[in-house]
Amino acid sequence: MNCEPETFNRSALEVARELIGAELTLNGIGGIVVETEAYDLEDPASHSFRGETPRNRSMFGHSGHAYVYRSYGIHWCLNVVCRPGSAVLIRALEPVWGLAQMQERRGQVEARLLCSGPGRLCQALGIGREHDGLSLFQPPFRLAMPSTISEIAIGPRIGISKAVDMPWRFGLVGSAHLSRRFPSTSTPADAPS
DNA sequence: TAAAAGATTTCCT
DNA sequence: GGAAATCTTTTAT
Repeated sequence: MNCEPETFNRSALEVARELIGAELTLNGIGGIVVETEAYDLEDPASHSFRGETPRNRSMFGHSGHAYVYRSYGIHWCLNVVCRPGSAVLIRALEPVWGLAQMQERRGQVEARLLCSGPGRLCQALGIGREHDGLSLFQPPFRLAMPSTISEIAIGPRIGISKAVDMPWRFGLVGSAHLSRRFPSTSTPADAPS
């Protein structure tokens, strides 16, 4: 079944939240999306903020397609394109399919560290420049939206230097595969200072 | 043509 | 907790 990619032609904030719990695979290898971040056209932290460039052209392309970029000259990061100039960064997966292949690529066995980070999950799934611009709803990719509602954690995004306070990071509550813990929101009595 | 920044991960102290 | 590794893209001169 194909979820219509038109579903993604909306604000990255909405899509980022709805992607928690979705199934994502590349050549049959992948798992459940447990952590995302939204990047908007009018967002100083977004690659698209200063307009279209050769690198970010995919962010202005078809919704439901991939925007893959090189991070710190070392890693690859995968985004799902929403409406033009906005995208959702996939930050972590719960590994489900192709565990052995992931372990081989990552060179380690701890399941918790296979896909818990944007660079890690791209290495585990074998994502690279050749996947930039491809549809996530057609082979070798597969993306299926969640069938049940999950409890969502919300917090500020990670690793950015602009708009650092915007709560545009979403995660699956209780997941052991998050790249980092979310700040505790409703525990006023635990302030150590 | 040169310089700086960057949506990270890993290893060391 | 802190810093190195590593290189592409973008911006400034």
